[in-house]
Amino acid sequence: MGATLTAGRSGLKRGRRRPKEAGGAEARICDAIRQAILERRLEPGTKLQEAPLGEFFGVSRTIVRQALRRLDAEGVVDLREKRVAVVARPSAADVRHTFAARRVIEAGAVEAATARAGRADLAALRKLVRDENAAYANGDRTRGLGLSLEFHHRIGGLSGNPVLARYLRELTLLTSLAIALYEKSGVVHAHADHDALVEAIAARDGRRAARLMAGHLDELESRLALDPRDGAPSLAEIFGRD
Amino acid sequence: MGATLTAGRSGLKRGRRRPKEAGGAEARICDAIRQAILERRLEPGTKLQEAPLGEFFGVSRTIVRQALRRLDAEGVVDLREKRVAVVARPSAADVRHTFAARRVIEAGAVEAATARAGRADLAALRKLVRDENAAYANGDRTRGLGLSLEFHHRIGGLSGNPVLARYLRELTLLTSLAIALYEKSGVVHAHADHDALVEAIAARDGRRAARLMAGHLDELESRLALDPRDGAPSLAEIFGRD
DNA sequence: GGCGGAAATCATGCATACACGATAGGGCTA
DNA sequence: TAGCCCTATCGTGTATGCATGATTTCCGCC
Repeated sequence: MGATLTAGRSGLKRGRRRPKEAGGAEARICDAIRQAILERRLEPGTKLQEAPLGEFFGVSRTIVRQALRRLDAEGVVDLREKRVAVVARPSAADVRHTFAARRVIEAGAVEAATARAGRADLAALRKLVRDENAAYANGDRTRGLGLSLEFHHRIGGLSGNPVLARYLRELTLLTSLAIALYEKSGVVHAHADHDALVEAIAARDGRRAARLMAGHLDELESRLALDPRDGAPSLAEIFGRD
Repeated sequence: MGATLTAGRSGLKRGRRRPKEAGGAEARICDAIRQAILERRLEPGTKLQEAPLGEFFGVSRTIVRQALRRLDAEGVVDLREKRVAVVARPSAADVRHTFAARRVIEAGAVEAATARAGRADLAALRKLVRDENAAYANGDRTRGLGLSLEFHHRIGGLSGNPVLARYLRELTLLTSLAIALYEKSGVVHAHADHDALVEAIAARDGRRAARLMAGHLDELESRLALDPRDGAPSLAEIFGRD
């Protein structure tokens, strides 16, 4: 906790800094940080200092600051007055709210997606799930998580609603932080659920797909140690007699 | 269209600029602009220049720029490279997506709210709806819209989920822009629906509340001229012989 | 008289400078 | 030697300056 980014162990993919490419610099930094969080290279609590980031990406603090502010608005960065920015450490309550919101939004998204998905979309979805299962079977957890993520994002895209898709992206990112913080056992993802989900979509059963999605997210949430008794023991538990 | 803000007809509430109050300056500007949009004092397309805004609020362009960027991220301001920022003018498709997202999110929110609302909450909700109806009966449309808005925000708050509440705020703001742009007849709000909604909540019937909310939003959307044929006639319609 | 183009003006994009507050390290004291 | 305070350093908050590109205006031309 409290690690600072350095040139060597920064956790950020070298952002081939082209000194001339202007405009999208902020987006580049945001994406790099988001990606690093998704891939668990950036842990919650990691300090994100403006100057080092700026030097790393070849821009001034101004741009870095804009990027950090944006990420703060998304809830993935904690930006407190006069204090160094850190990767957010959502509380257990935050995480529960994130999951509750995901259940609402993603159930709606998958219902819309069910109505809109075409033959090709279904095939792509099926392939995605197959690859995901294969990755887990091979023990390639990182790849599995990445594909699982893509599956959820794909649902957002298929919903045809950019607003829902955007919210979904935000929430999956926050979920990644939640997993990093509260993961209980080793394998956290109930990837088997995806199969059933795709079949419900293929069967054009939006209701069932929505229900399955909600259940899937419940399952995911239940694999996190959000309960106080799951986390660090309280003082009462430590010192309480009996 | 294309009006520029001036000291006189700015549409912004005089932001009693205390030169010393630092930190929350950006939030103050954001709130002022949001409020002005909600109250229809700022129309879509209005130019928002950094320097005049900065002078008005007593801060430098830096702060104004931060505020505009945040509002851009929320979709209420259109911020294009090297161009003056303008209040967003969502397309008909954007509006449809906004409403679709609202149906999903607000149905979920009201369902949660139904489970959580206490006696006092219900009383407050009832009073709100009563005041709203009274305002409309008195022909005070502005007040009616304000109370209606507060009703929806209250639902978000009662959901107990800050994430959903935040999304809801964003979407109601966008809805305000949508109404300003696409309003068909004079009275756009189906305020009668709120009564039924409150009763469903009071009856602890979350399903029905969610259904009513979705219907309410459908009704609202249907009162907008989102259909191409409702909007500006095409050249073919104007000049086409027939 | 209307249209087109060029220059001046204006507004934004970005970097930097300066000031304030936080943080950490060292020295002092008990 | 351990704990605490004071100071030096560091990092962020805001304003401003300069460069680039958009916009408008004015003049010449047809």
